[in-house]
Order: sequence, then structure tokens, then C-alpha cells
Amino acid sequence: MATTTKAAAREQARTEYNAFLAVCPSRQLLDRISDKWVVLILCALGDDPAARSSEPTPPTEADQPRAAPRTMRYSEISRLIAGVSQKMLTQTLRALERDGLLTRTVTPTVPVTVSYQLTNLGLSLHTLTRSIRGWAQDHMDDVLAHRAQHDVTAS
Amino acid sequence: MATTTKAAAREQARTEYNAFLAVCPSRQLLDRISDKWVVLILCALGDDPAARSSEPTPPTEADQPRAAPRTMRYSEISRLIAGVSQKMLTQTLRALERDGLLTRTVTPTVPVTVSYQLTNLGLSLHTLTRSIRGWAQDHMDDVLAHRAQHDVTAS
DNA sequence: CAGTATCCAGCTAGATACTG
DNA sequence: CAGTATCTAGCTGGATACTG
Repeated sequence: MATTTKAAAREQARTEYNAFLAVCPSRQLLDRISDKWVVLILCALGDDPAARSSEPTPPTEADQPRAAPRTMRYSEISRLIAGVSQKMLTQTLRALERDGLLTRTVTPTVPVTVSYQLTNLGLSLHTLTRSIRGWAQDHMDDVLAHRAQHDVTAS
Repeated sequence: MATTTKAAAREQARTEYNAFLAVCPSRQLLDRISDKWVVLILCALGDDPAARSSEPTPPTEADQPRAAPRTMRYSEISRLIAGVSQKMLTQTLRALERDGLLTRTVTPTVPVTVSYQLTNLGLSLHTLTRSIRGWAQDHMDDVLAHRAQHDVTAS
């Protein structure tokens, strides 16, 4: 019955492994935040608007530094994250809503108005991504220096 | 001269955007750690061996909880991270070496012996991934609950 | 032992066109 | 305005075979 046991064993190991990874919480989280657009949406909805200059900062309600998360409409997000396609934006927003990281509110005007806002959970995740950004700012130039050095040495 | 300015503008925006992302330190970091195998290698080299049971814990020098990072040989890592292919393991290790996150030491025995060890930078990154794991452990069941709820409600 | 080299399937992101 | 639907090109990861 047993065909080449070598290959079979390897395949089995891989299958078990994938099963493990599929339920590993860390892995699931990393899969979420490694998505290009997730972090950017988190930033768009979580960062206070004054932080990003070159945007016409609205004078109204600009002085609560970190109170409630802002709500943004689909088109606002789309404009802020200039490079995203409609497909990816919708897809990502829906995934984040599904995971309870943000809320989607439809107001039945004509045409419809849809607004998005981070939940506490989403806000908490945003805090985590900020700490990631912190590491990047502190150490990424070291990494880049090493990389450049390595590339030169190997010539 | 201007062909359909609509499409051209979009494309330009996207190009600029990609350029921005390419140099963004946070993005670069996320691209690194979102790699399936990077985190696992970090764990393999950074976690103390006693933490993972079902492994024959070597009695020697097992009582420094977080002193020097352990060194492991290629085949050890390969065995520990059962699901990884040679290609991916080598590729990932080389990338991490290039970035100064670990060192690769070749001992010219016959056959050759190659050992890997985290640098301080790598250790620091490992700390970050542990905080990510922390978030996952604290909040991922919330996320999963939301997801399940959402899927039921939408039926 | 510790790789290198090559080929290929699967998935995903983006382009494009259409709509309540 | 805020999407949905469809098609496809490109990249990545895995299988397989070979080597100093």
C-alpha cells in the first residue's frame, strides 16, 4: 500500500504543518496585518488628521488628540489611500468589518452614504501597528545599512 | 498629447504610491515579518529550547533563560520547522543574514557545518514579534468571535 | 550536510466594465 | 456614491532533481 514512504512522510508533515498554521493565532494576525491595505486603512481611520500634513486640515473638531476615532466615508478613504483599487478597498474594508475591527454604517440617502469607523478592537490593533512602526523607525536603517554592506562585500 | 487623462492620472498615482511604499520603513518591515518563515526562524533561534516541549531538551546549559541566543545548524532548523522546503529555508536565512538579523558561520569540516545565530538586531526583532504574538493571544479570539457572529448573521 | 537549479501550479492583485 | 463582476498577468511557493 505504502508508496514511496519518503515523499509521503514529507507531504504528511507539510499537511499537519499547514493545519497548525491555520489555527495559530499569531499566524492569523500576521496574515491580517501583513496585508498592504489593512495597515493603511488602520492609519487612515486611527491617526489624527493633523498628523498628516499636505491635507487641508479641517478646523472643526481638530483639537481632541486621541479621543474618538474618526469616521470616514468610502470615497474619503479611497482618496486618502490614493493607490488602492476599488476592489481591494472594498474587500479589505469588508474583511475588517467581519473581524470586528471597524463598523460600516449605511445611511440611506440618495445616493447612499457609507461611513466607516474603528471599533475599540480596531483601535487596539492600530496601537500595535504603531509599535511596529516604532521598531521600523528605530532599527530599519540598521537593517538597510547591513543590507547595503552585505551587497557591497559580496560584490 | 494627453491620452485619456483619467486613466493616466490613476496610473501615475499608483506609481507614486508604489514608490512611496518601497521606501517606507514600516512597509519594509512588514514585508519582512509577514513572511511565513521569518517569524518561525526567529522563534527557532530566539526562543529558549525548554519552552517547546516534545523536543529532547539538552540538559547542558539549559538554565540561562534569556542570555545568549542559541546557535542552530541548518539541519536542526529544518527539522524544527518541519514544513519548510529547502528552497524557502535557504532563501529566508540568506535574506535575514543580508539584513543583519542573523549570522551564518561556515566551519570547513567534511562535510561542511553551517550554523546560524541571531544578532542583537535579530533578537530585538524577535522581541517585537513576541509582542505581536501577545496581541494575538489577547485579542484574536475576539476577532474570531466577531467573524463567526458576522458569518451567522449574514447567513 | 547544506545547499543550488529548474520548472510549474495556484493564488492574488489589478484592470476594466457595469449598476442600485 | 459605493460598490459588484469578470478576466488575466505576474509573482510566490512548492516539487523535484542535482552537487561541492
